[in-house]
Amino acid sequence: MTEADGERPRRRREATVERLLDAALETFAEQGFAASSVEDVCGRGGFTRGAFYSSFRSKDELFAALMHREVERDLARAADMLTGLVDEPDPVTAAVDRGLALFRVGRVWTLVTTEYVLHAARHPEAAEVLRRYRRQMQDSLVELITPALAEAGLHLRVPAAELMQAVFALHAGMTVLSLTDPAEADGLRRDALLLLVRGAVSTTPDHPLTG
Amino acid sequence: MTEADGERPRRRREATVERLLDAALETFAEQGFAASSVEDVCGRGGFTRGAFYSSFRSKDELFAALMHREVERDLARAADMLTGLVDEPDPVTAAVDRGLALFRVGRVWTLVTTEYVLHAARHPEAAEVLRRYRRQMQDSLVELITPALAEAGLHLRVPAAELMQAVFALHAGMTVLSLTDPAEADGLRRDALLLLVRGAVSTTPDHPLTG
DNA sequence: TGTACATCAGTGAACGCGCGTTCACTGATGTAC
DNA sequence: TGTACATCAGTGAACGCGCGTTCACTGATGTAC
Repeated sequence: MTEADGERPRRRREATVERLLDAALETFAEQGFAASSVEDVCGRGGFTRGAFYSSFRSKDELFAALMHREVERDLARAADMLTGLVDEPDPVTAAVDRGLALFRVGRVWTLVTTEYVLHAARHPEAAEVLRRYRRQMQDSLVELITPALAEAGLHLRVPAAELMQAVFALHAGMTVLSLTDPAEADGLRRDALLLLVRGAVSTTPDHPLTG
Repeated sequence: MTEADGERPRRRREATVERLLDAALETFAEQGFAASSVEDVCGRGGFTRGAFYSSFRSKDELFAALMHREVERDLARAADMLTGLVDEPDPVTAAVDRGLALFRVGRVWTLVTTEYVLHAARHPEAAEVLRRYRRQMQDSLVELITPALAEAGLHLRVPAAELMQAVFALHAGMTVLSLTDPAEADGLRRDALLLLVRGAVSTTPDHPLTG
């Protein structure tokens, strides 16, 4: 046992995996998971199929690895967003806007997650990744809005966790909507979330929550 | 030109098409569109592949025909639901409950529509079916809630159409959620919709809207 | 009612293609002395 | 610094399979007289 203790330098491996995951993300978004061949992904990444099978056991495993990476990134972003809620004239609206910024709304990500939801509906082990993602995002949202409400002297008619489940669901619905009707989804996003939050606070303050 | 004017009796054709569509619905739900072979669908319906190709030009056309049939059925149900809103002690809650009953929440339908959304995201001509469905369902919801609000002496902060877009999106989100976390989705469905509607009405009446 | 013919729904074998996966290999990178 | 060897990342040909689609056909149903 020398210094690195069995951990021989993996050199390019990690970079290759990253490039393959990047390529998979774009390819799956463009063509869908089932319609994307392993060769499509490898070609986009600049590899042959052999390279792929020396890093992944199967196409399914690639999808799992991709989602794992993206979900971790998103959760890290969510954790960052919680720091330092400055005093705002309207802390609730400010919290909602920060919550909005938390959600990824790009078409690529929307397509790939939606596909993964369908995949997870048929592969129970995959569903766990999504449940973890949701739970943690919802927790972040709770931590975002709770102090904002306190500061504004408001309280909720329902547990904050339940409201944030609803917020998450509403956002998910608008995301799916955006795939076939982006104009309607864009016009709705902020106002709909504000309506929902407003419906949950027990005293309506005087400042307008909607534009 | 005899009496039927070129319209020779189509006899079993229609019945065959119906059976193939029934089989497609179940097969697509179980395995997904891409993973369902034409033979899987035909086998379930009790036909060979040749029968399929004498009624449909391609697998894509089958999907389109299936969605067309299902959407028409759903819209007809929605139209039926509008008749006779009896006087209720709480007309708003009653309207929300009728709206809830309007939505199909079964797993089979959820899987197939979600798949079709992804399909439509990549095949623009397919997206039109979904937009029409949404528009008409939303219109039905507007017609459902507008008299209920009037009767209760309430009015909305936002156009009813916008609120119903949000209701539809929220429902869609909970539907997608139900694929990987049915328990959470079931617990949320009614309460979340009521929160959203409550957030949109400008005067909060005395009777409780949530259980 | 009976016969001859036309139409139609559905059969099932065949085609060609592209896919996921495997594997024997090569050239580059790192290690030992 | 130089040589001999080991390890590793990535190559690319090959395999076998299942798919979507086509097509020549058959048997059942309907029509004409």
